[in-house]
Amino acid sequence: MSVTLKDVAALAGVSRSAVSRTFTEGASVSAKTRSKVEKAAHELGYSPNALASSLTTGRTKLIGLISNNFHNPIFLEVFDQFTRALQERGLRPLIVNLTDETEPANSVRMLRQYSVDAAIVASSTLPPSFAKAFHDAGVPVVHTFGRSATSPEVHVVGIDNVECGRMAARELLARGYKRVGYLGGPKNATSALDRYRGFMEELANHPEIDVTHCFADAYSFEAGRAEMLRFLEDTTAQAYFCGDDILSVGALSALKDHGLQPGQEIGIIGLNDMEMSRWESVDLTTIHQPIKQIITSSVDLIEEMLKEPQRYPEARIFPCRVIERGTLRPRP
Amino acid sequence: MSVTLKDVAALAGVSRSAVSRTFTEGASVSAKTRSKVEKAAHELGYSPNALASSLTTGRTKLIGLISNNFHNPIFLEVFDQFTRALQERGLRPLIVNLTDETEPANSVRMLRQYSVDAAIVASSTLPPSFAKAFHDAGVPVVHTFGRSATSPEVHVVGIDNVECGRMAARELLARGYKRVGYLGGPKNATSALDRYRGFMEELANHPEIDVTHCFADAYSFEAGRAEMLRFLEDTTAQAYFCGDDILSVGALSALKDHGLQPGQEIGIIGLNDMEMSRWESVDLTTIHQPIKQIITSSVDLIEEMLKEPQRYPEARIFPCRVIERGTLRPRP
DNA sequence: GCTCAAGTTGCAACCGGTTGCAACCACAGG
DNA sequence: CCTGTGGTTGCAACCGGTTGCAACTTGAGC
Repeated sequence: MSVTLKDVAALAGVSRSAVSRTFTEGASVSAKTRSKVEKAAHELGYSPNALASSLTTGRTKLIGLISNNFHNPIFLEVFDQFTRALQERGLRPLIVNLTDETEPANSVRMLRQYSVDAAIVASSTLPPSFAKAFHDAGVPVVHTFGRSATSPEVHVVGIDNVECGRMAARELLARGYKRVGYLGGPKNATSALDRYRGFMEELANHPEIDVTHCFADAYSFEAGRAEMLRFLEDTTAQAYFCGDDILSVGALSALKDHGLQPGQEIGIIGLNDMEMSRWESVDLTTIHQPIKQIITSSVDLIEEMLKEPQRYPEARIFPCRVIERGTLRPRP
Repeated sequence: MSVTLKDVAALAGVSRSAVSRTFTEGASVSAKTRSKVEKAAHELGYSPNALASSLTTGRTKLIGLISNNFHNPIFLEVFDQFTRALQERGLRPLIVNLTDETEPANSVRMLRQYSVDAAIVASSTLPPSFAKAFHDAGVPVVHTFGRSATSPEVHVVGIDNVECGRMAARELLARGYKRVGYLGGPKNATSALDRYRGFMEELANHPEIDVTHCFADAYSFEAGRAEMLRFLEDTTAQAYFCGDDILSVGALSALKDHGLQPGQEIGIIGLNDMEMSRWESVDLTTIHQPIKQIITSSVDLIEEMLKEPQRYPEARIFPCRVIERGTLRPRP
């Protein structure tokens, strides 16, 4: 059926080892043999079987990419960046969709069956135990968008969510809002909790400010909309920090229902700066999370771990900044 | 490092074959041996190496999932559905992001290196030659969202795009629009061409109707917006069929810029019925494409091809229907 | 022409499994 | 007690590669 080492060796009139060596970096082959082999390989349309070689080398170049977030548009950007960054380095993403899975053991077993070289947990709504399960099973792992404080044993790449909460609070204060609210993601997401903490900490210095908060069921449009509708029934905040752009977009939709003009009557600041936030019809003031840098750095880290498996764990934290658009009133 | 057959065999006091057989469906092992092996395997935390076994069985359960569409939110739904459908059947998606790739040969080679059991080309903007390249290389392939007419040798799952174009035209006619336009996807997408053809064919029966058209650069918000802005400069159509919801959303944004009220002053009908189209702030009248059925069927077909590789190619076409929302004026 | 080091090559064992085959076993039927 | 049968088991070869090792080739230096 498919062309193997043996076929090429036969055609080129050399041993199987010689063929193998011409296809492995830095092996000792003479120019003459190499060219004979390359000619034969080309003639037969041979390409080495990566899986078979993984048996002896222990390297598959397969990277498990684990996520559960398929309802937040930012994740289309995340998948795009991850798949491209991995491909550029000759690595292959093996996707695991954890939407209806809560047990780390299953994913770990599955990815070990396929001998992935490493795993990337790309979600802030998966508990630290997920990344830790891979680490404990001896699989190099990076938790992208994770929280470093509670995962000292694994590599974490992302942002300082507490600081982002503070940043949002400062931004609302600077614009003179007196009654503010936090509309966060699900309570099981470390990002939602940390952003909440930062927001509250900063406002604790300003006891004159009135604060409310809530946590949505998910990082999704519907959840953001539902919570904002609830707020609008009895709360009188003038501005909200929504813990994610997709929640913000849901919230904006709720405001529209109530005939409220974002920016003018009610302020909204999001977090992520997803593509959609730039759309004129959304025009969301938001905190930019440097997705591209985070992902490139995650993949760099993966590569380095492959070279040095016992690498001491680190957290790579990237700064965020406010992007001014139309959903907050201007600074005085 | 990791636990192998041999370790389990040694602990259980049986041969390696016995261990292998307890883990393969339908092999002949006595209840006694099986329980001994299972006990030992559990004790050591053994799980078989899928890649090693693929060497002899020729099955990896790896499925190449190839796409280039990472700027259309519908693809988040597509990836979600695909990854789940594959997982449910014990198959593993190996993603290939073709955003900056135009040469099929590379992807084919790559996926053959990983011995994928089959490939799914999930895009209407990739040329038929992509799917064909896999077919020619002996890799079972399904072109989801493909066009059956120009790909008789590969399996295609999707919708009848020509009929959708007609459907859109009929819908605009039924609502009494006299000047209409088609705002399609990129010209290299079979879907964009076929929808165009159907739209025009239907309108050819109504010479009194004034028709314009254009093709956007991509299936993206920006492209849809840009084309609609261009239309608004000199065209006076009353309603547009946008060949995709994301183009529609871009177009809606352009209308808003010009102070035009969709539904009232200018009609828009999309195609896909993505999640966002249901949002109150979008509220897009659109043609529903049954994504879930298409994907489930694609994966079913993949499974059947694995059983019967020489299966005669077929096209599975699912009917679409108009979803009435707020961007077309009501039927009289 | 001889020596020797460096570079090249093939053999054979191995990676972690699967599987055809023949030997073996227990047991039912005569 | 013998025979035949069907189920179970282990051996050994194989899947498509890699790699340590020893043997070989080559060519420079004297």
